Amino acid sequence: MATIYDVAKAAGVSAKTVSRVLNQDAPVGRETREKVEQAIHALGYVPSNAARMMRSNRSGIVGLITGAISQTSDNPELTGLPDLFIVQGIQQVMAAQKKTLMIADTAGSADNIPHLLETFRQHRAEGIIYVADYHKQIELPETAKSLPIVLANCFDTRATPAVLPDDKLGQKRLVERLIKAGHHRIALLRLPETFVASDLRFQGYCDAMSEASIPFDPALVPSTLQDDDPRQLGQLTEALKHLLNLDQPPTVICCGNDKMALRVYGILRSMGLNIPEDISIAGYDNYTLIAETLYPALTTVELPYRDMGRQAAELILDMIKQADHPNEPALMQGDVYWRSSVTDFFTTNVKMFQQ
Amino acid sequence: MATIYDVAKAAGVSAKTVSRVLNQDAPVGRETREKVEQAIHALGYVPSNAARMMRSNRSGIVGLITGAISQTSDNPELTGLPDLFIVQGIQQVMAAQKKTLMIADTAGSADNIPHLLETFRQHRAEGIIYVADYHKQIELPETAKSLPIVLANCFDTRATPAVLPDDKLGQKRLVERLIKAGHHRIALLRLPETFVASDLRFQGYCDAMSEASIPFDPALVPSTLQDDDPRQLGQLTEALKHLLNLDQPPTVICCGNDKMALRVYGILRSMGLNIPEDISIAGYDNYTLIAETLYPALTTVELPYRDMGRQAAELILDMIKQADHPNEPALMQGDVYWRSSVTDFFTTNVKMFQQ
DNA sequence: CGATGTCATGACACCGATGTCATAAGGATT
DNA sequence: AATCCTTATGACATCGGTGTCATGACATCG
Repeated sequence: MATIYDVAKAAGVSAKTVSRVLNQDAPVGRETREKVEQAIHALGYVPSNAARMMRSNRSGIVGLITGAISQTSDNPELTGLPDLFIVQGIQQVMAAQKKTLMIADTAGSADNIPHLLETFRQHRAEGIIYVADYHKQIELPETAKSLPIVLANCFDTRATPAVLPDDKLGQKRLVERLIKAGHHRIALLRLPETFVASDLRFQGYCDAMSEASIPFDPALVPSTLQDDDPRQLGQLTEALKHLLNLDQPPTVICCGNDKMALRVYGILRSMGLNIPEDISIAGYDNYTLIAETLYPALTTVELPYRDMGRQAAELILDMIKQADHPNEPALMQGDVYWRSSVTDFFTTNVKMFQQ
Repeated sequence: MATIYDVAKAAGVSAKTVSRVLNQDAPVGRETREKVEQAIHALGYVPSNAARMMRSNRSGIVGLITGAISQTSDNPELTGLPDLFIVQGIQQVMAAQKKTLMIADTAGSADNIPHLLETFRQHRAEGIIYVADYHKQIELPETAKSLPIVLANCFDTRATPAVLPDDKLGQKRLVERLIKAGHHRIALLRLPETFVASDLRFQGYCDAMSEASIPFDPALVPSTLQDDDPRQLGQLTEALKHLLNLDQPPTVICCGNDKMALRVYGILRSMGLNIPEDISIAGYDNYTLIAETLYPALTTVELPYRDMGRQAAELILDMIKQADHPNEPALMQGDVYWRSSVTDFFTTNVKMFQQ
């Protein structure tokens, strides 16, 4: 590979002049510049980042870690798809800032993390982002001290800067919207308690209900499911039967996430019920592959993954510039996506006239 | 950040000796080694990859490009999820080989590619892998000439080394398995023709049928769908009605992919049909979030994304070592996942006794 | 006992860029 | 005309490692 000296020789100038043409940090005579540019093109010269880095001591590299980070045995049911969206958001910001993203995966074992950090340090990464596959608490190893670090979709007990989805507000907005659509009997099928989102969303549900002065009815919120996947189907079926057999059954069921909603669709239909005529269904995540493909399409709340990624990227860049960092996690809001799986009692008639 | 000279000074030895301790490429006295190791630890020294790279001229970096690469307007319905699995497979191999993966995304525009390649060259990437979000043909820009390059999940007209899913064989195996389960009237709902997988899977279907001496019945393979998403639901409904109204309706319907199967579930149930009692359904992709969550769980064919990633990684590493490269694309096989959405006429009775 | 080999270590140059300083030419200012 | 500033360029040191070579202390061998 050609070096700056090859270019200098070819153009009949000094290496420093070539450097000036490359960086435009000092005036260069027009003729000279053209000669140099020709030589660069002819030789296919690309400056070596390594050599540059040695002088400037600025790598422009940000490290990104995905995968398992804590010992808590991760739920294998979640194959860690959504974090890709977060990574995309991060990438967007990094590309715009001409930073280079170096991605590493723990390959399922937190034991690999020290080695990954070592690699990042060798490359003189300026900061690190850790991305979790779902909203959870983690424990960073001691090693992750010296570098600026941002957590995306997770948090720890040491107030490391974090970017999180606002699960509480999201669920609250959804329930508010349901109430606005005329629903009062609103059921909530909670996620297993091992998910921090489970409790947050429950709080959001309660907030929305109490602000609308609808008394809380525990019968509408069956006990949380176990995260034992094979058994979930049976538990879900029981929970649904319980809800449907109530004196005042719910008019809408909020599912813990879109995947659960997908299951609920199947169970309800095998019971001969139609959605949304007999009962309305809402999800959470706006996992579009499910939410938009389901028939009827699923009303749900977005998990703002790309926004979270962008936010995390901007945060780490700030921290790299100034060692300043926020104490509170950034909560990102997700919109409610209103689709046909939920009856809107106030607009149904209008729609029927329109059609 | 501490340098090798700081360590040398602290340990009272020369820099070269520290280097020897680090690389174990020459004998070092035991006492000396221990002193050096202590100093390294005390100073938190991590060798600079940049400086190393300058001498060795080997970066250990492999570049990875995802996102749009050709001008052909990409189908926005596919939000590019599955390629993450390919990336994971690549990552696994790279980590095992102590290579570093540098990931860049075209952010939806092929125009960014020259810039990405430039960045990779600056970092002296030793090779490049391009990952597509679904099996397709692409056109690489001229710029991608000088570096070893491997295509994953896509191919071009210039015989660039590629790793592809064996769609033909996968569909063939699925149909063979269906036949083995007693099905003869096997319908195929093809993907839009814009997907190369559409035709390959159709060929696989035909091969399996003809090898089983079942004459091809065009009525069982309705014309392919348009990739116009909003209209797909209507087209699907029509196609299903057509199939169900045949004199000899199919006993099983193979859907173009799991997503289509998800739609078909919804439509069939709104028609009052049960799966698999009234009709069996099979998919393609083994998109587990759908296939395992659907009720009943979906029989489908795996798209071996992780294997493809691993294969692509090994291929590029080979090409980096020796400029040797294969002419034929590597076709990766995916297994048939047999689940309860398909009736097996030969084992149903047995199962009923068992239960 | 001298020749040879191995171990342990250091001095020094070099990889490819860029920062610092020096230099020279030409134009503007006093 | 002498001074000063700007433009345009080059020489050289430097960043942090590693390859090459040299050196001294022992051990081994014929």
